[in-house]
Amino acid sequence: MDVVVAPGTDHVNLLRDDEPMTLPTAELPGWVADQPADTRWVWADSSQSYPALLRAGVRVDRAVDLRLVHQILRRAHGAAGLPIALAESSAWDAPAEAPLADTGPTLFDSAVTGPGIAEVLAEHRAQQDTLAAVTRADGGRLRLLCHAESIGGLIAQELNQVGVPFDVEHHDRQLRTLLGEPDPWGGRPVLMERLVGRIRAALDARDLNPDSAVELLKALRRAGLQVSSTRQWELEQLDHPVVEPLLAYKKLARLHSANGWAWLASWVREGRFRSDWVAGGVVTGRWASRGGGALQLPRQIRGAVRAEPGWTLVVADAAQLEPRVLAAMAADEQMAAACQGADLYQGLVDQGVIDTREHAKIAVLAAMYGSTSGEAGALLPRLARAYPKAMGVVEGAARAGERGEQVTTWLGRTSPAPHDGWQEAQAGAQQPDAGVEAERWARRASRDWGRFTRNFVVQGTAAEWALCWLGHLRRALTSIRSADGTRPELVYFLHDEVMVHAPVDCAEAVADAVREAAHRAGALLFGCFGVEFALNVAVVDSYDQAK
DNA sequence: GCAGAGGGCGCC
DNA sequence: AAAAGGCGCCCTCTGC
Repeated sequence: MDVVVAPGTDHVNLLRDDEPMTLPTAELPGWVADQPADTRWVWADSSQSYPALLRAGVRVDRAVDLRLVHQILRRAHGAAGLPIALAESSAWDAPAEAPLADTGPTLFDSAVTGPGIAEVLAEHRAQQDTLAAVTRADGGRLRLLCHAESIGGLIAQELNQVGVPFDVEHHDRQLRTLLGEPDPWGGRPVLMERLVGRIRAALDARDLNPDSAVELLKALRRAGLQVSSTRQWELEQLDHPVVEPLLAYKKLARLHSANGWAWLASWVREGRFRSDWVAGGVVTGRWASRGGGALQLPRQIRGAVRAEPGWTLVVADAAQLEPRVLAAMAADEQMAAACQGADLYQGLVDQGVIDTREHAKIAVLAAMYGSTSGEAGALLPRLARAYPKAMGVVEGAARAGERGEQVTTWLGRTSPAPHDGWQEAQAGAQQPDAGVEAERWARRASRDWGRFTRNFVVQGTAAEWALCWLGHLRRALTSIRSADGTRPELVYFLHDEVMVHAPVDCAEAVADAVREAAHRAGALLFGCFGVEFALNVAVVDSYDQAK
């Protein structure tokens, strides 16, 4: 049964069985907990309404996140002409806001002025009508996408609440070892400062600030080095005494600014690293994160992500997810055969398509990203010959993008249209009086957009697979329980990777659930067309031990 | 003093 | 301009 929820200032408006109800805000969690487990909650935005329930210890199985679904349907409508238009209300088009601060006993911040109950209901009905109509044409793919997206919206909030187990002492020791003791007056840590001294000496530049790309570039040139930037790859080419300390400094400076003591103080509390996950935050459907850099957790610091005593981490990633997804969506039997093993790239070698694993990797990435030059370009014809269907899918998406058309993922997420300036550039280049420069610029923009749409269909469909994987796993975890009654908790999600913090005696059950969920995700999306979605599953004490 | 762009680099 | 898709974050620099 649907229950529609619209938070007000100090109360919550509800519709159950079309019957209106009002509850004081503080009573909502208890009331929600009393409803049947199969209730489908309908609200504007899980990132606004769900955190307070979670703080009160209440989880829900299902909830429609109208804002997330609206974004999908609106774009699909614009591109393909969905049979029923949705309201053009700005309330549903606004990007997801930062979650509300916990203001204590009150459930919703008093400043909330979200859509009212009538507006929420109207939007929900419009979406349901739209999906009902679309389902007759697409067999339910878009409906599945919207459902998965909504579940993702719940999971994002659950991850926000739980956090990643993080060993602060371990991280602090690591920082002191690598960076040196921190400077009490806010200067550079000891070992970093020492490297700065060596850099200055090597370049004979007394006051050089190596954090300034401008200053550094000048100093390098003054020392007679032919460089156009201060990037790592370019510095590596040089033969000069400054290179070693400079590269070492850059490495440490990155660690210090991105994941140093300031980061620790801001993002790690009570032994948990908490970010703000944004489901559907990326055009392709991938998630984003806000604050703390949750999606860029460097390998260097993963040793501090550590299971608590009596617990363990089950870390799983889908091996070469995107090319496998491509094989499945293209129904390319030959490529699917290469997916049989745990290593797709080796599969290409074994089929005699490409000579080495390294070349196979370059070629496959080139096919999905659209690179054409150098080694990659030379290898592509071999792929095209071996896997014409798969290459047809990405090439088709690229050509469509070059023409300015929108493309869609397997489940129907639509790519954005190119900007007005893009269209104008293309039109301008068609004019008889168009200059060579204008033509060149337009051609370049066209190819750039083609690379985007090429990757969109693969990256976006991979995100759909991952979302289904995550949803199945979430469900499976609810029925796993330790002998002492504790439950495994999903703590991390990274595009094609998940981490579950589990009581030690549940580890095997969790690992099985992760594999089963992957299998079901593949079947849900691609039916009986068999592509193996191989997983690497590791049961470890700390994240750095995985892979 | 602040916002935005750009350099640079981390992740997939 | 590292030739290749998607991001976020920190730092510096610039312009208002």
